[in-house]
Amino acid sequence: MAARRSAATRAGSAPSTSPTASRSTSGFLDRLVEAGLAYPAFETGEELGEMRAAAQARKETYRYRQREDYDREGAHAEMRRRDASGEPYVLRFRMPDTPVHVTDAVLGEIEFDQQHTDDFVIRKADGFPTYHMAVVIDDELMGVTHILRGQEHLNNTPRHVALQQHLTHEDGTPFRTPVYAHMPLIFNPDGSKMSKRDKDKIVRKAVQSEPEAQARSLAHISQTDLDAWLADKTRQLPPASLLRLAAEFGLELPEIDVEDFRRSGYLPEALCNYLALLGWNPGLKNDDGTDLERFDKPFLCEHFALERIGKSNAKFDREKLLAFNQAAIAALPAEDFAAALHEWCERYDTGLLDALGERFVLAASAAQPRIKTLSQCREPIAFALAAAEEIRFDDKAVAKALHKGEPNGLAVLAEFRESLASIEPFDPEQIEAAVKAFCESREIGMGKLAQPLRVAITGGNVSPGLGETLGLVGRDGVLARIDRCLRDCVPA
RNA sequence: GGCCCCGUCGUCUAGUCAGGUCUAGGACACCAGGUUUUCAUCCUGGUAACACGGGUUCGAAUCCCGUCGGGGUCACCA
Repeated sequence: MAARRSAATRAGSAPSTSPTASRSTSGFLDRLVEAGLAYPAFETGEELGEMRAAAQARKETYRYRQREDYDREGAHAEMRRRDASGEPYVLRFRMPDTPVHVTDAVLGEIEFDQQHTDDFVIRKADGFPTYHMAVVIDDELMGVTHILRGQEHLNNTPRHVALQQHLTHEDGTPFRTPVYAHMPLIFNPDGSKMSKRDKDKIVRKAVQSEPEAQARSLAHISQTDLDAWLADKTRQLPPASLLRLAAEFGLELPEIDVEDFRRSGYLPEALCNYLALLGWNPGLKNDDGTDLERFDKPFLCEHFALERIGKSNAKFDREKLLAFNQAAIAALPAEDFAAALHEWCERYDTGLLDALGERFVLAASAAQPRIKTLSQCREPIAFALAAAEEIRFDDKAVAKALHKGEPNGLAVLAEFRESLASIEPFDPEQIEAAVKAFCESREIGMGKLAQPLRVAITGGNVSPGLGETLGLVGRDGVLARIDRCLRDCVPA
């Protein structure tokens, strides 16, 4: 997600993420070499390292440049010799000696002095084109018209533009330069760049800090893979392995990938809305004068425009995302919410489905207004998932709801118990009605009955609506819990 | 360090291009009240920002310069 590269194509074909132009680049390369815009270079990695170190020692920034006395004839002869013998060498692009101008839809006009970008490699010793070469050719061949990517790529753009200005097709047609739009980066709350590697980073650190553990229970990962992953911080473990390792070490991983947010119970519309607002806004007001920031995908499609993308980096605010998600959950029609929750459970918590059985829809309606993410769905109905004997009565709640006041909570409970039998059917609506009727007939406030009931059913003084609370437990369950409460919660 | 980008409440931002209507608006979070059978929701109110210094101007959050701060990037990786 941190690397938001996407591309719009003229032909409507799929954007490329891993350029596959390797086989078809040779013609482009040849024309560049013939024109002297690319040239073979024979330094070894070691030699380059030394040159770099030497520049460093002189406190200069190292840049590879074609030598003043570059012997083209000799170099080409050497190139042909190596081609014949199979010895490796690289091809470099000669950066033009005029500044490169980049027009960015977000940042505006930017001038890059060619002095600061070197003659970069476009074909590696292994014969494959580098990323820079491959994307430019790939995008051109696919008819890409817009390139939206993270600002981290801004410094690559002069290379790409320079390449576009010098590359030609077989028939001599020049390359086009697509519209570039560099988007602000997304940061973690601590200010570090939000990265797909963040999760690996956390787990790697934990594994490294506990050497004994490395040999312990990591059987699901081969030693070779583990060592490689431990040694290379750009390497990522498969998601399943990572999740398992995190669990073994008791680590909480941040949500990074879309799948992470799905697992955590965020609704697609909420994530999409929040993300769209990070670095962009429609610039419109609601009727009450507040900024318009809650919107759906059709709205986004209609109003999104490159011009209103911000330039500065943004921190990813989970609190606000949570608020958006809570609102999105609350806004769903009950049936839709139940369906969404059911789907989530099928994927991540089938145990809850089994435990709830036919009570699922009722549980969903009880949870809907009280949760911020689908993954919190067990919390508000936890009492209904426990057996009557497992309910632990909270001392404070018991004292407040059952022992204090007049009439005494226990007495009200005992009395209400007798009217349970007549509630028919035993559903939220009838339960609520019965509770109301009971209170009116005794001329007591709703709280006088509601709170003792809550304590009896859940052990505490917080629960969903009474109808839902009692309904979830069922008539027999309610009777059992009231009896247990009446027996166990008498004042000392 | 070189180069590039950025700098409005704690966070995301409106306002900046076309200087006055900005004693700087909204959202999230936070605090205080209120509604409600608890919780959640909902309603009302509140705390809180133009990084700093010069300049231009009758007037600057808005234009210019400098400083400071943050970030990105400097590979035969993508």
